Amino acid sequence: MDIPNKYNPVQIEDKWYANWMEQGYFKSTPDEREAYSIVIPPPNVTGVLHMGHMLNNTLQDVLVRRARMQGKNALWLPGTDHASIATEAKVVAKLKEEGIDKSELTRDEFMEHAWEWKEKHGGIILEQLKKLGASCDWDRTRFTMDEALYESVIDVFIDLYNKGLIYRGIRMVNWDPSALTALSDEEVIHKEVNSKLYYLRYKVEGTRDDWVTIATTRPETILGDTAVCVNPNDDRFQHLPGKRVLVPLINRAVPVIADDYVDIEFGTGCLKITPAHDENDYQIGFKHKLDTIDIFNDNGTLNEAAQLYVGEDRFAVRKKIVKDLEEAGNLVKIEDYVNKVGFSERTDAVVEPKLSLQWFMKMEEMAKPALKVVMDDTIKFHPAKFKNTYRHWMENVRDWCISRQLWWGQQIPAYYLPNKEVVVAKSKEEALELAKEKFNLPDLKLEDLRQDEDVLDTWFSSWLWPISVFDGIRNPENEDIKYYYPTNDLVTAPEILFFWVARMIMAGQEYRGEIPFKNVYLTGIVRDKQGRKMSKQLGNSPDPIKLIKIYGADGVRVGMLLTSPAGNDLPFDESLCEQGRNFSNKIWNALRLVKGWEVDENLPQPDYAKVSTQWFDAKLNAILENIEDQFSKYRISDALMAVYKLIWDDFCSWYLEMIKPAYQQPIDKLTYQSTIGFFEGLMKILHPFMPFISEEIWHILGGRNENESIMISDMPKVKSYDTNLLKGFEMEMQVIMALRNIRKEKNISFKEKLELFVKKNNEEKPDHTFDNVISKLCNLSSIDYVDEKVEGAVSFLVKSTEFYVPLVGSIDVGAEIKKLREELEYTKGFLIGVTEKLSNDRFVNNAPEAVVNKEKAKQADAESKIKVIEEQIASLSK
RNA sequence: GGGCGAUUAGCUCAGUUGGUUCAGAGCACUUGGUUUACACCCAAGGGGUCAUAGGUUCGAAUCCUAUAUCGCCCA
Repeated sequence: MDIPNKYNPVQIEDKWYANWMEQGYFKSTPDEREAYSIVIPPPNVTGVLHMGHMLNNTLQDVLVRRARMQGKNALWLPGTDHASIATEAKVVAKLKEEGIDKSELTRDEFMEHAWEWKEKHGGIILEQLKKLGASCDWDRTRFTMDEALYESVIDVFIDLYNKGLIYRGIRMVNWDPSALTALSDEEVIHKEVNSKLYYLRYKVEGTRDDWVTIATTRPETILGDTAVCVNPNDDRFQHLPGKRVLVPLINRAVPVIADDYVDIEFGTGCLKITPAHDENDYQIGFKHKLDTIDIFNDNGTLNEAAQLYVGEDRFAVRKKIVKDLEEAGNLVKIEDYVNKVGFSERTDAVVEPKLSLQWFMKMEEMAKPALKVVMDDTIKFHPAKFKNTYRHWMENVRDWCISRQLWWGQQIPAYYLPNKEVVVAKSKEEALELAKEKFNLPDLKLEDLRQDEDVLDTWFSSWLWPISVFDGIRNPENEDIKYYYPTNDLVTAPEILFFWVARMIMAGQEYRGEIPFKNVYLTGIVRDKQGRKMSKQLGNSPDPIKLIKIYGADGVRVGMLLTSPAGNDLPFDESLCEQGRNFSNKIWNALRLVKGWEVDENLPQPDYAKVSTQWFDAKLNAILENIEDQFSKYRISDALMAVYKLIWDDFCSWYLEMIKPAYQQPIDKLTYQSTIGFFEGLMKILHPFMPFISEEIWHILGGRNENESIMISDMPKVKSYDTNLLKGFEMEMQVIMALRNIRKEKNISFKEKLELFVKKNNEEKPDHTFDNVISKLCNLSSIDYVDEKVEGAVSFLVKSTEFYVPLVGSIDVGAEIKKLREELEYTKGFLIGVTEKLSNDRFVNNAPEAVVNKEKAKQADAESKIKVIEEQIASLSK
């Protein structure tokens, strides 16, 4: 056989992926079989493959390939989302390079550029997934801005608005004064910075020299103050609430209010309240019905409402105002202070909390049924611990801000009328008709309507994903949605449990009256060795494509899966992929061995081979049963580990050694066929984890042609198996290992044959089942069952059976006795423990009978073993 | 500050309803090895007071209570 002794994955992987695509194995259309579907968590269209995707998508591929081999009609539907903020940022940056400013473009012109960018650069990630072996139905690739999905989003917005679930409201957003857009919380990076705490005093109105001192890190915002607040339990300030104080420099009188939000210990115990520029202040202002004065322009300069420093930048003003306050006698002191400040992820500008009019969606009513289906396990979370987090969030759910001040996305279908009223409709024409009717404005014209400039949050597309990819919003009765929905499994990260998973459940219940998936597998975060999250900024993420080149996709898949139980972070180390590659090579070499055998059709099957095949058949089924159990619990890495050990330890290290013919000797046909059968079965079991090498080997083993594929073959099912055979061999393994140890200790070459004598005790009968196997593996010349101890031999015990190996050289009687004494000591100690337990009445009376019986058996075993050891010592000491 | 979760071998993790498949796996480590499938390998071996302190129980890694440390979410 001309099989190289190192497995080389690159060519083989490309070959098979192309073949699978050509044969259309990934495709799925509804038929009479049971459906199994997964929708991909759509990666950001600007994204490139990182280790997190590798983990996530490997898991999905394992699940979908397994389902396919189980005879289900399996669909893994791929796609990307439009990622409005990230994509718009990329397009703006690209335009800037070309000397075009976004503000010079109309919306339509900008969108043209954006689409062009998307067609050219978007979705690289999907191509990369192919290298990983992802068995997605690429013909069904979806994008959240595709016509069908776009329209679904708009339809849903209109529907929810008409149901009264969408409204406009004021809310504090993270404003990026440099990019002139609101940011989501995820796009704000909080950093510790060295700043100053300014102590400022406000004069109490109507007094000559009564002052109230507050502490602030942002003195420029005093111009927007509308109150000062103290804690009602603060003895120092009992006289203040109800009075008014004067904001320095502008002398605006504002009330002093009391609220236990104020931390008595912090600063001076007096807090200035600036509702327009701080989230907490806004809450307090809302509660106490305070005025709201917004002093900033969108670009971070001060506006007329500030009265002073109008048109100047907020940071310039901070310097100036401190000086002016000092001159006016309002500055008490300045302290150094470290606090956390939010920065824009993209522009690094200091984020400004800003009140703005946004669109919101009511969450409370929708959250209730969505919580229920998770708590009662209609939807199962793996691991289940995330149910707690989920519940906490759903019970404290806040309304969802769905508008974004961007162009790339679905433009909100809301139209404003000259009378400041708003109508929501699918088109401007429909909006006009609606407005005419609703507000009795027969003369209203199209030009009078102005559509909302903003687009919808990308999550407002993603939450419909499991439905909209099948066009189930627009055509709720179509064949695809009826067949594939609800999907089976969702594989995603816990960070987006709320942003995405919870909302998909809500959407499913609202628009299908049904959950969107049955199981949610939550992966961990891939970290580097130092435990840091892998990120582009840190540059600590290896390039997955490079890894695939080095270790093979199969190797990387194994590396990703081996140490990543659900919900646990994965500290990634390249050595994990190396382990995966080594495993590939191990399997490859097993193939070389088996294919290297010459088969002699006339040779009868030797006894050792017969029992070996019986044993492995039992083992294979026992492990297969275990693997199915692991899968049923979504313990994918445990399932893989079981396969890994089945192949490496049981098949390669034990079975192949057991049946291997002597050097340059042929093998009998029966054993060969069984072995090929086992090997093929193993490749099928392995296939979901390592699709490429399993396909290649399966083809070589069976001499199959390119029109066949393991990926559409049947997954082996568990058959009944002989547990006694497995138990028996467990014992024999100990005998084999003991014999290997003797060779090692006594420096006896493997080529030298040994004799073995076995003395059964306690009237046990000899079991010859594995005699021939032991003889072969340990190179024994004979195995004899005897009734008497054997003189001049090394001995060992397995349970209470004695084994003797006569040696030509002299036996070190002293060392033998020492070894036996140690074992005797240990066994006696063990016996004492068991006996004490059994003489404790409370144990005997309270413990279940089975437990007591076990202890009794232990006692009997130990006693007989002690007897055997004592006899051996006695006979050696003669 | 509020909530949730964790802490088991050098590392990453299993350990179900408390009871010999209860202290386990893989990797790493140590020792030995050209046993012609594989050194990307083979064989053997060492290694843990189950975070700490109490408690419940005949019996605790497992249940309870504190403490410590870490992580995540929310403010």
